[in-house]
Amino acid sequence: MRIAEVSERYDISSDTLRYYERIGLLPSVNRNGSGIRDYSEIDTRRVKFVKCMRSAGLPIDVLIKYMELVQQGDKTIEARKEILKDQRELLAARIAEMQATLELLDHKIEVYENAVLRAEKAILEIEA
Amino acid sequence: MRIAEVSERYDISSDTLRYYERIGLLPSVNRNGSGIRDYSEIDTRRVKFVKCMRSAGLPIDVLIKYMELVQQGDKTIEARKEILKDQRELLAARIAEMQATLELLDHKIEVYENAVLRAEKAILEIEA
DNA sequence: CCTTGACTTGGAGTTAACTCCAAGTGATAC
DNA sequence: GTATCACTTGGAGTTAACTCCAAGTCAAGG
Repeated sequence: MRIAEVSERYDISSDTLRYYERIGLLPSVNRNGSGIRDYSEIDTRRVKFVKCMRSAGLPIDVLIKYMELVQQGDKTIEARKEILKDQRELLAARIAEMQATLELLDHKIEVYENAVLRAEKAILEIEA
Repeated sequence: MRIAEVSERYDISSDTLRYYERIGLLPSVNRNGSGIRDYSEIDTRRVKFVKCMRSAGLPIDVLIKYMELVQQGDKTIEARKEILKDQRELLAARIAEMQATLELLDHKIEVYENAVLRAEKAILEIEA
């Protein structure tokens, strides 16, 4: 699969895909005879994983480290697990923080709704 | 209250507090005779609000717009409500995305746990 | 054969959000 | 009274993560 199709399928620009490969976040993709990238199914699974992690806010340097360990095979399983556990906890904390902000927003929106309603009621009473 | 105390209380650097004031995210804080900022209780409530919204990832430009509307009084209530509703939806979407990633991480961690357990079991069997 | 269009590279530029710095001021400690 | 310290300003520098660009290659269509 060519870069344009991967880009469209996972909604990541070609520039970003090449950038990820350059910095080692995605391992080198195989090329065809003319040097053009040909993404394998495994490559696309990696793209999907990286996209998912990046969308959740995991930092690139941590993900590079993780992908390096993946390349090194089974002896790095413990280290990889620790990275994922650390990031899992950080992510859970961020979600909790955002959830609290969501509730605050809901509360403020409700206060505004009531303010609008009171204002409308006041206008009706004047008109009546 | 001086900037250092606000900084410590809300865990925002003095530089950031001054930066927020410069770009209009926080309204000008009153100064004492020697030009030093003296944060009022209202000021600190605003700091707390901005800190909360920023931590949840709301962009600065949107928050500046919101704070400008707050300064303009009651006639902007409807507009402010719309901003908060928009941001609420964006935030809810991001939380959902992150929640899905959290679950994926949990799944991967579990897979790694099992891999480690299998490896340990294999070693025990060799030793036995 | 020539044009078109997707691809390639290395490197430069951009964006958001800070973060730091130099030079200066005023109040307090010794 | 002078050293120290937190504060002030305007502006420059940094960081993370892209994003864009110029110049070139290659395959397919007319």
